[in-house]
Amino acid sequence: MRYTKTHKEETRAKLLDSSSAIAKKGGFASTGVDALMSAIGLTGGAFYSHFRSKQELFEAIVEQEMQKSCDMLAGNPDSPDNHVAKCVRDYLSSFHAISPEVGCILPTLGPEIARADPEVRERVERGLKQTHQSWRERTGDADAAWALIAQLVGALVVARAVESEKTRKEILAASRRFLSKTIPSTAPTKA
Amino acid sequence: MRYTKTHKEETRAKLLDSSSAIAKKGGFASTGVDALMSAIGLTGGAFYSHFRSKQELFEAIVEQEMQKSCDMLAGNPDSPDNHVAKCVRDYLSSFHAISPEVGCILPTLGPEIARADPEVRERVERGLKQTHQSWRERTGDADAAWALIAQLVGALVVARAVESEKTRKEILAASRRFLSKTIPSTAPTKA
DNA sequence: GTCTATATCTAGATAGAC
DNA sequence: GTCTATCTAGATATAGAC
Repeated sequence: MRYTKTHKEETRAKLLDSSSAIAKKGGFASTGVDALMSAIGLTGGAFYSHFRSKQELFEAIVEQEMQKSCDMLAGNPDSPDNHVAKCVRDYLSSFHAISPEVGCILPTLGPEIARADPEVRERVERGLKQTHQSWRERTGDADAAWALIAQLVGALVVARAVESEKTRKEILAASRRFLSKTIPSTAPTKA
Repeated sequence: MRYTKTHKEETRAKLLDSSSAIAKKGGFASTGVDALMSAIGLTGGAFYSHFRSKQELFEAIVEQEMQKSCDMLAGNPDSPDNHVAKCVRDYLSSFHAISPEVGCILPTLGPEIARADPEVRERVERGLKQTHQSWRERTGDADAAWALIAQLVGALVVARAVESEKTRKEILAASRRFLSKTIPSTAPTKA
């Protein structure tokens, strides 16, 4: 064979990672297949050896991103007590705000997900429920757990929609302080 | 003249309103000029008698939407004490969640605004600061005012990204209860 | 599996008739 | 101001050579 056994899955993985980043930065609908492929050094025609359509790639991106983000946010039973606080600090950081390509999928592709097929939204719902369940236990408050998720996503959407760095930082900082005050388990610790 | 004096501005206003709704529902980049024009009974070519480019229409949409939403949310000195509470109730309603075409621009076009020109984001920043200033005075807490804005936008983005109506309502209700508890001036009143 | 070439369609924008 | 026709560019997707 002209290609090794693992070549296809390696290429697919590279395409998935690269496309996720590009879509989170510039939007999914507004980026063409040619651009996604040339980003990994291939031409447009080869795309269809990996995905039957661009839509199928979108589903794969959402699947992978939700998997990654929600596993990270939900943590596991061994995660320390300040797990939620660390998530909040990282999520509401200036770095996250100016680096959509390596960040959470919801603040950048949320609206495109809202317009997507039910299966896509079901995958998102599952991931959100996983995170909610974990944070509900860690914060001891089911309402606060949902509000915390909304706060993180909303603060990022708003922070990215303003022009000045000053205002952006102000929004993120205000959001962090508000959460520290209202949901004790989100407050920074020394560790 | 073949057209009345006010014809042009009436057409422009109709185009702006119609396009706002279509863009908030289906995204701006993913909707063509022809579709926007045929929605008001005209053909694509006539578009350029009103805007020099599609980009210019986007700027006009953001301008109009921020004007409208922020005036409504900020209120005025005559607005009642429960003004913020009413805003929260309406914003976090199921109706708003399932009706993006008549709702706030930020949860649906926020990411497209984040990728737009600085002038667009400056307009958004001005509107957000207007609302923040008003809510800062009404809630008595500058951090809470920013967090409230983020909470509203985020709850809508998240609620729209899930598939089941049950989860959507749960997210909105949790957000409302959390705000009532943590920012007293957002709590429902009898009036 | 990837390439080039191509088919088909739609996009944003312009030109000229009415 | 609006229409039809058209230009140019880009999109998704397919076909066949290597």
